[in-house]
Amino acid sequence: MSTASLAFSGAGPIAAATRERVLESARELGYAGPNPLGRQLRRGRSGIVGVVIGDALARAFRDPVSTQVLDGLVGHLGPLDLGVLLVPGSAAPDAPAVDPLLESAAMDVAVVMWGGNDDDPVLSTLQRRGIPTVVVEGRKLPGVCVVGIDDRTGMAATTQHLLDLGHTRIATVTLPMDRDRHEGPVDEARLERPMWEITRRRLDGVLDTGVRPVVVYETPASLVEHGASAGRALLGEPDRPTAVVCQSDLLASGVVLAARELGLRVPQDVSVAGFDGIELPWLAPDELTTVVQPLTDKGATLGRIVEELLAGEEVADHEMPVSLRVGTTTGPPPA
Amino acid sequence: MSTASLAFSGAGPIAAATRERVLESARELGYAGPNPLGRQLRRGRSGIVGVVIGDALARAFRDPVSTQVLDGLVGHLGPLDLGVLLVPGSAAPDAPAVDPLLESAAMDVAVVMWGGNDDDPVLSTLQRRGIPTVVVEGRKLPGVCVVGIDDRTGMAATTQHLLDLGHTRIATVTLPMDRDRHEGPVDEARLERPMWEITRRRLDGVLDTGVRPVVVYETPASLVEHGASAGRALLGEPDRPTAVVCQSDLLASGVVLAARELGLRVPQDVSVAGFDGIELPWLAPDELTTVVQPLTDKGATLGRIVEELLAGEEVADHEMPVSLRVGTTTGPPPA
DNA sequence: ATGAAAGCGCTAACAG
DNA sequence: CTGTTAGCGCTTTCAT
Repeated sequence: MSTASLAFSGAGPIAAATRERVLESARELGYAGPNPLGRQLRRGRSGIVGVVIGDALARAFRDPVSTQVLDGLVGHLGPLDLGVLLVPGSAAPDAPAVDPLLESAAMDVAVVMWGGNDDDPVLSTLQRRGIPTVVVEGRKLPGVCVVGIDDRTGMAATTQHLLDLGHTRIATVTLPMDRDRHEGPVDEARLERPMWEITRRRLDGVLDTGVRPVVVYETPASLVEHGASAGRALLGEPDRPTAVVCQSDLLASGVVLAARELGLRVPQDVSVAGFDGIELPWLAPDELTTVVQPLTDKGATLGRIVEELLAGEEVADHEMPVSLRVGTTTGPPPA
Repeated sequence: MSTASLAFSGAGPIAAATRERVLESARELGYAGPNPLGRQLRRGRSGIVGVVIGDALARAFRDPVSTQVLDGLVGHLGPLDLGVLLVPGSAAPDAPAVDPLLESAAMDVAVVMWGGNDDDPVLSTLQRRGIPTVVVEGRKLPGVCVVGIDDRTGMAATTQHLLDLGHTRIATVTLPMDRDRHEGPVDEARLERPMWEITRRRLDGVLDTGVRPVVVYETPASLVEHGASAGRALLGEPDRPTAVVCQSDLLASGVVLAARELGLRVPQDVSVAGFDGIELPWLAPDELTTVVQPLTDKGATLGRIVEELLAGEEVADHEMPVSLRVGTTTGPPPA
């Protein structure tokens, strides 16, 4: 029995002839190799990394920012023979607090994307189950490792770039602030209340430069069409802003499209900047001014951290660098 | 011991008081509920559905066609407490035949997307392991269930629509034909050789109408930028086609962008049609003429089939209907 | 180099 | 209604 095991795993001392004989009879008996379930129980390891997508899957999948990170992660995990299990995060506001999979599925480590807000039930569930967790782009909480980027500095750099060009009427289009996912201009009171970490940080980046946006426009998701709505709302008025800073590239590209639709030239009539540095082939020949973040690297870094957590090592938080990339969508304000 | 199990599962006869007592002591002992590994071995079920993405994950993720189906599937599987494990399909031409995960990961059922070509090592591996399999958009092979759409009729409908408008110089832009992923015009000889099922069927749909395309242009992947390259190549010449039928919406939207770039009006100077029926906010205000396929439904249907396979039932193949949706990108040829 | 045996944690069957 | 027990399939000692 142990011999058979060795024959398949290849590890351990075994005569080549015996090995061949075992594999031969296995083939005859229609035995397809060791049952992973038995192996997992014995080893106490499932070989599975749960990836909690902190948004409706459909939305997350439509966003290259998520999928590129996921791709980098899967690429790093594959060779380690670790699989990625997709776990939906909290979806609708009235849905049960956490997906049943999160309660019951086998996973050695969890990666929580877009998560880690204050009282996140996802994190408390994982903590209760004793599953080591790494959070992407979330708030720093005790007991979990966080991988993020320097949102705030990046956003400040873009805003400063616009200030340097001479803009004074600057609007900003934000990611969702909480699970209510309101759409439209936001008032002062709302800005004081808690909001999702990533949205807060990128907003703070703008404020850090001293700019007070003429409008802060919240969107329900990082999607082109929501950017387009925001653009129509912001740029349809005669006292429109001369520059729009967006918290994501998808939103920014929507704003550019809305501007074109309204007959405004970018950047002569209005400047638009984004955040993320994804490819936007449909804006061609324009290239969006944006803050580039290392998305695939982020996935690989996550992979490395997962590896360390699995080895039982202590892991450090990571803040990855970003850089301003000036494209063709920003320029001096109209005279 | 069994009592504890019952307390957690909730199934079976147990006094509410006992139950409470068990849960209470569990909390004190820091026991976080049954270990899924033990449960899985005992039940002989992992609760995991392997989804093999028959393309580099990065590419598949950038394609709404894959992600919408995946989303529909995850949505259906979630309530059944089944998780989706991402398994990369064969990636680079020189990579090992199949991903190690496919060999060794626990999964009760496999869903193979874009797979099922003649000698697919993915399918033979699954068959050897005895894992029930459903294939999406692949060739009908013995022992596996296939879910697909009526590509051929759909493509014929689009082509006929162009013929009815009076077009005679029609080009077609195709999906990849094999894993070589060539880019450029294809010669007659190539068309005779075997090619990926989906590409073949959509090509046959065009030919069914009697049209002989002036150019058949192969792309390496269904992405906007490849459509744009194709568009530049096809429309840059003075004897350009008056209509371009594309095998996907992403490709078609690239062609539209290329046309605009070249100063051609769509549809006055050139008509463009796609396939899939995804949202293309960046083409606004244009709406692509396309063949709509029920993507989310396809995911749900897959979910239902997975359920049936799990129950050990015989399952039938499914061919889902498609419908032509005429948008603003097709019109009569220029005089 | 090979074979025997224990036990990972669970649940279903059965005895009390 | 509650407690005991066997065994899912594997791998890893430990003898041989």
